[in-house]
Amino acid sequence: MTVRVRFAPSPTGYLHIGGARTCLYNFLFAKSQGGTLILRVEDTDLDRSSRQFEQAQREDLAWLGITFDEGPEIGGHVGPYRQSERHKIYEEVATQLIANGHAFYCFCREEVLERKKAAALAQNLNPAYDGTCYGLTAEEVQDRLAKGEEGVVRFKVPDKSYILHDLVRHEVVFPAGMVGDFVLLRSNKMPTYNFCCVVDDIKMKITHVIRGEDHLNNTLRQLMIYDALGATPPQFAHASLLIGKDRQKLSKRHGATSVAQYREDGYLPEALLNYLCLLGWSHPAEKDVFTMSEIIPLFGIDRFSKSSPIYDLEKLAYINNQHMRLLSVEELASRYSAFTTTHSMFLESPTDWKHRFLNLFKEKAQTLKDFEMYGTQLLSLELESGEEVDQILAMPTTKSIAQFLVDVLTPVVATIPFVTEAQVGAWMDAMKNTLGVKGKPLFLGGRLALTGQPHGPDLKILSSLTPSKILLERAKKLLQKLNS
RNA sequence: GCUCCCAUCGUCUAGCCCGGUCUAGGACAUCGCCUUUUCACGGCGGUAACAGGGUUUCGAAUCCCCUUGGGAGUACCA
Repeated sequence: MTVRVRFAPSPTGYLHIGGARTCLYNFLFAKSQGGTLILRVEDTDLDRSSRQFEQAQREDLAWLGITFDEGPEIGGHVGPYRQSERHKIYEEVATQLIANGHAFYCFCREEVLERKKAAALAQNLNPAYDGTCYGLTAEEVQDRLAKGEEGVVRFKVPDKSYILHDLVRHEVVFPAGMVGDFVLLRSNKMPTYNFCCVVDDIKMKITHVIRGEDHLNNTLRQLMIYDALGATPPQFAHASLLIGKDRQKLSKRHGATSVAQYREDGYLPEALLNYLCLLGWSHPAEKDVFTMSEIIPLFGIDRFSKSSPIYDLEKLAYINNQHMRLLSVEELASRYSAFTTTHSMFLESPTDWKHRFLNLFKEKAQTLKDFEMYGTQLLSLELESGEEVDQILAMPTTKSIAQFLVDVLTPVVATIPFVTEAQVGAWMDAMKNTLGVKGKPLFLGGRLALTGQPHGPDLKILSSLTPSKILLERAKKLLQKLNS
């Protein structure tokens, strides 16, 4: 039997980091088994769902590099893949369930139900539907419906216990009496989650359901429906849930939770995937930087962890940096070009400059956005302040270094937009010889004069990437400061 | 309240199923040293955990029970 799994998001918001992780696990499982991955849009909540969100989520998924074999816009032989377009199917199944006594029409008013529930809770009893509408005949139902009365279809919960054989949790026993008769079809004829989920998983021939632990309890209801329908349930795997630093459900309070935000912040999709994958699954060789294609043959549900990881992205920056280094400089240049809109110097520079710039900073940059910061620094005329700068300022040789650099740069800026590494090297040598400066005072003074900063990457390369005009300005500025 | 799930360094985790090889391993973060005429990268090293109690056993991080703590569900949301 070929594996068929699905990712079933609700288009009620942007793609959430938790959803992306669930989707990734389904993707990896499908790929590792040579199976099929289906995208199913769960848009039965008409008020909260929108096509805009559906579209946005699909774009985020595409950015991540997760591809589907079947879905809306892709097609497939068990469609349609939007639940709102499948309501006929659900109605048919509901009718069938009513016919064989597994479901019934209910006309109880919401406020009456609320009151009964509150009363049960007050007595520490489990609130369950009390069976008021059990006795309604088919004629009575037709009659009330014809008169325009609003009714729902409820599932008649059997009084027995169920056992779930979960791939992650192993044997989970749900005792009888855990839930009351729940709604299958709302008064607007739209199905509820547990109902359409089961119907679709059967009709779409899903073999494995990999989802968050928040659905563990729902599985009981779903098991009951499979039972009533005489269908064999798929294999279930309930992965741990991502939680925030305060151990609460992940929300906006914990920082960026949408995939789109990470894209904007300059994270690489492969790094995000890598990090997300590690939150709840472990590499058999304990490797922690890897690509998805590399782990597909190793992926398995048996390495899922049961406990909920705290989503705290300490490690994401590290992984992102590692993935940026893994990229060829050509590839990095193309990614960064697509990313930045503000770093015009980069976009307008020749390829050679781009590559040298990226190579110089990629060891340190944690996100693509960091390159923008380095780009800004490259053109900054500001002289940094601080203790270390003061120390360099206090060196008696710094002034002559600044003077030397001003003298040597002034005649060339008009004709040479960028100096070479060799030129900078030659000037340093010249200063050593003519000024008699050497060692730390020379290098520190030179760095401050040329970059305005006490620290930074290789001075010669850095200088060769900086417009010579800027270099001169900085040297002049330092000289002025020392003269005043 | 009731039901279900979970519990190893600050964080992600390995080990747990098939008790001894665990004075509990790795990674991130952190600290120190080396390297680098700066910073970073890199290398080396350090600090740091089996929630508590009890059972079984010659022996428990590993099996069982209880307690505690956390999470989820208890909707005409998904």
